[in-house]
Amino acid sequence: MSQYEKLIKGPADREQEVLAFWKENATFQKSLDATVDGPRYVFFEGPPTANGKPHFGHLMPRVYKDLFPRYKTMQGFYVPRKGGWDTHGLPVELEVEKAIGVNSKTEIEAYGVEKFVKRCKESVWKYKGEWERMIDRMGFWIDLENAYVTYTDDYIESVWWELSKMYNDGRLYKGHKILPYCPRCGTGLSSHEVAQGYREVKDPSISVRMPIVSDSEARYDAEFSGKTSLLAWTTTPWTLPANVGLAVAENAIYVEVEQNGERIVLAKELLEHALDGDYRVVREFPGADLVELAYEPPYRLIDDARAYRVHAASFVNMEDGTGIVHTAPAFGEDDYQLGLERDLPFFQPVDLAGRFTEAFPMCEGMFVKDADKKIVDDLKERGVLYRFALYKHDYPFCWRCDTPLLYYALDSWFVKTTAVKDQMIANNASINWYPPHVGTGRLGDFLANLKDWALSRDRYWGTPLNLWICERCGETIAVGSRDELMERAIDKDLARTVELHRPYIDKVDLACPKCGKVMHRVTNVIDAWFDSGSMHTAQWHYPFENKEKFAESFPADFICEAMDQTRGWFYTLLATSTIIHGRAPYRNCVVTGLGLDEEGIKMSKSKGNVIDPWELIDIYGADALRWYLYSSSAPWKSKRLGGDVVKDALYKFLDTLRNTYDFFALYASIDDFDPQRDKLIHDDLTVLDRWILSRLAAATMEVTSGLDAYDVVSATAALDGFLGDLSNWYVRSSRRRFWRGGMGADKVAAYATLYRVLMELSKLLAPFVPFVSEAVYQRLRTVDDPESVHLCRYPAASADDIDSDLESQMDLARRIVSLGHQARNQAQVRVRQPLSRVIVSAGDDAHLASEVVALIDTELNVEKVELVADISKYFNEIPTPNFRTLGPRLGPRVNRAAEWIVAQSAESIREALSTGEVTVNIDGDEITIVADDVIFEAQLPERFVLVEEAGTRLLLDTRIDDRLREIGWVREIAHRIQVLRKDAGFDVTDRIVLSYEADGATAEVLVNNGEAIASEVLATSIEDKIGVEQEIVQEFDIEGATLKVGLRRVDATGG
RNA sequence: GGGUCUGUAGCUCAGCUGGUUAGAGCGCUCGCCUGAUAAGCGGGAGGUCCCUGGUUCGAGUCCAGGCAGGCCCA
Repeated sequence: MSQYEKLIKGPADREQEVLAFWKENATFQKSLDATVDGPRYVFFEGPPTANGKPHFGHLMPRVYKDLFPRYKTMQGFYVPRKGGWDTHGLPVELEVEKAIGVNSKTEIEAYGVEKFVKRCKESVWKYKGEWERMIDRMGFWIDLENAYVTYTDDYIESVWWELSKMYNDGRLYKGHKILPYCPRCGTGLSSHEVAQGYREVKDPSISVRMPIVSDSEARYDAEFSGKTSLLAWTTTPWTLPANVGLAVAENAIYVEVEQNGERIVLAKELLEHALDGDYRVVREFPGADLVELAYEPPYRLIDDARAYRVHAASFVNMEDGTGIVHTAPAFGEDDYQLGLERDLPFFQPVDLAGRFTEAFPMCEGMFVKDADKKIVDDLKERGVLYRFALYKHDYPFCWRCDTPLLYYALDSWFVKTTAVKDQMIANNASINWYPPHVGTGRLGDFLANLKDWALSRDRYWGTPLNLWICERCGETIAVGSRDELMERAIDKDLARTVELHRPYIDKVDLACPKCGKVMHRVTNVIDAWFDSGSMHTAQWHYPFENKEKFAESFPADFICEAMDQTRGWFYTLLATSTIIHGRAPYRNCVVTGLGLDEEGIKMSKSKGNVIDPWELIDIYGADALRWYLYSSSAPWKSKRLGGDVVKDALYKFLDTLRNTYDFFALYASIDDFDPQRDKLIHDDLTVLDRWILSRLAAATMEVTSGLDAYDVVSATAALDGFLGDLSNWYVRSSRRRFWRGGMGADKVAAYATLYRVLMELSKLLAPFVPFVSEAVYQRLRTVDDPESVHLCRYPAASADDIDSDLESQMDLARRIVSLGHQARNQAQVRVRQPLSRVIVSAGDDAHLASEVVALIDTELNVEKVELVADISKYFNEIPTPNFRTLGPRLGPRVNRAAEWIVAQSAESIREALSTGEVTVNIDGDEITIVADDVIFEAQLPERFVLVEEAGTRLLLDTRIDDRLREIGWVREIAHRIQVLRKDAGFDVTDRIVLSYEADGATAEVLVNNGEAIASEVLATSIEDKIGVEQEIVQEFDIEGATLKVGLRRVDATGG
């Protein structure tokens, strides 16, 4: 009786059982072993950092990272999934700084770099256990035992190989640029790092008077009768002490205005924008006239003839400010360039920690951003400040420590990505992006405006930059392997064993091949993005090992990460691969969107609305969470996360699956169905069987074509629709077949069909919801089937397996049933009451096989379904004017039009309107009538109901004669007895003795239909008297007649 | 300011190359069924398809310009 075990209702418990099964049977490994000779499908793992807990942001790409490899594996592809861990970089150092309570590089040095680096190495595994637990529980299959780790010497060696290749090709160079710089971390950031940290802030926007002190050399001769000032503008007051010049647009018109007794010079275009209150324009002149004019800066901190003069510059725009731009070459790319061009003094009053030096005594030791207020107050006090405002703009902050970045002139090593710009653009075009606009838009724009990659970092925990420079002759060597290191090192033993990290590697000196002197390594480490961006090569320790593995595994067929990786991993992979291998490192890239909370607000730590994934997994299960993410919308759309949406996925989809399976399990166990004996025989199949098998084939095609196009939503929609058809129509309409006694051919056909459908469905679902599909499969499979659903071949189907004529017949049948129910509702005739006939018209091509008609009969409980070409002959239609449309258009003439309409026959007016409209001449008046102006009122015969939908019209005859009434009563009585059986707690298979006492009409029905009722309620005999030995007795009122019924079970042993 | 995506029912979303009366699920509501029962089914209400123009016989769909929101970037 319990051959087919029902599914465990709690999803969490059910999934634990499956996890244990996978573990015990090493199912993941078997899935790899089984496909090892198959074609490759290459997946690259974007490595997470385990020094933070896994959260929803990590889950969203990971569900797709699991889906496609599972799918491809089931299609026979070999899909090894090498895990990876990103381990270097600033975030790690910051964690350690926090842990040991230090806050600057000096403090780290004091603490000891070696100790510090050791702590970093430990720290990167802090949440490894959490990650593994999450990955395991979600059913993500990935090989973490052989994961690549970016800090290992092997990994570093591969990265060195790449870097030395770049250096030797002239693609690694030392530059001096203004870089976004984090004063707290003490290192410059590259553009994709800066991209991580933009935030909207309010900063001061000030304009400042810079009085003209002399007109020497400039064409402009200021009148010194009053005070005349240049009005300069800046949004960074703290850079004012470093001011060494002003910039104007040569060709723009500037004006001198008088206001409140003072004279102010600024761009004409910006007058209204920049000045408060009334003013009078004194004169106009071109910007060129101002060039070389000397002025008094807010802080005269240096003594240099080149300082404090006006210059022409192309970057001055007229969109904001005053047209006179404050220039400080130490802070800002434009300023720096102008400084170079005009030989301006380079004045840097700020140290590397972002604090003012003694060069600006007023704020010495103060962090520059904090000094803004003090400087503004000072300017105000001295009357230098013209206007102060706060304005909102996006400003970059350090992506990890959240310190505002400063633009700062720094030395740095760069990767010359601009040299391969065109190639990168071409390689990018070879990638299929999902969605496409990430490739063409977001990444495409970035590539179009490509800057060289600022690679070096003045930090400790990272891949050391493998450049050694001779202390005497400046010869530079990029060491490309440990062998080369040993060969060139002065201390070869040290070079053989040294860990390739700071501070150890810093002790390795080389002998200069040119002059024989000592070469020291530069002190930098590299941007950790270069590490993860090199995984295509370094994960294999290529080219030192695994040459075949690399060849087989490059490029990737598929990668998937969140949108924020566009200028992160997606870019760095592309950049390194283009330079090293000349081609794109991945073919298909699925991009996922943001995780929002239940209110649709972006999840972030600072807002405190981060949802703990475990809360949802523990309650609803991994399948529900996965299904929600797959089915709710395209991967790249942001997703609201919370209990309700996941619960929906569970109830809507997974519970339907469970119920459908449990239905099968209930009856298959009763009948001892054996799939190996009770095979599917095509000739025995009913129309329903053939229909659901056709639907299965169609769904299979939709799912595979969806997944092949990386269109997950279409695939889930197809599965959802199919499961609905299975449960709501196939199972429901087939129930009677399962209730019959014995195991006739039809019953076997029903079991065999449902069995096959459930088996195939479990396979179709396996990549999406691996747990429940495994649970269903395990309960269904025979000893001859693979031991796990994940070791099965993914179903395939072709158009030949689809019977589209049958499917459209069934569509029509379901529409008729739906309309029939609607008609019954209107007429208030319940389904248990049989009706004589229903008449349907549904277009010229509509046809229904008799078997399909029989389904409608049963479902609608009507005796005859008539499909007719023209339904209107069953009733009269009367054309009626639609005053709502006619009235406003015709006004008083409406009545004449109405008279005309009413006078027409339905046929003639239909005919006249068939072309769209008709113009009629009524008493000399031309009136146009359109279809909307006429409503056809059906004149239905008594007790007929007409309903229609989408071209299908249905007429239900609700007349009930004595014969129909009697059949209705039989069903009613049988129904009451069934309920009674249930109330009495009888088992569905129990046989009973039925006793009754009735009068009048009910008695007659029982006498005439005793056998029919008996067989329906499993009664072996009927007694027209209720004895004492009843297990349950009840009296009913059926349409005014009384019926008393008693039931008792036939003793199972006694027969 | 630039790029990009989104805007369709109370909510979450479908609507393919423009084509009858704009759909689904959930929710709401009314009802059915009672041998899937801590299940199943149906009916109904609910929409200026963000706005304004344009192209077209016909626009949710195409074009232009706005508006609002998200993300990315300056």
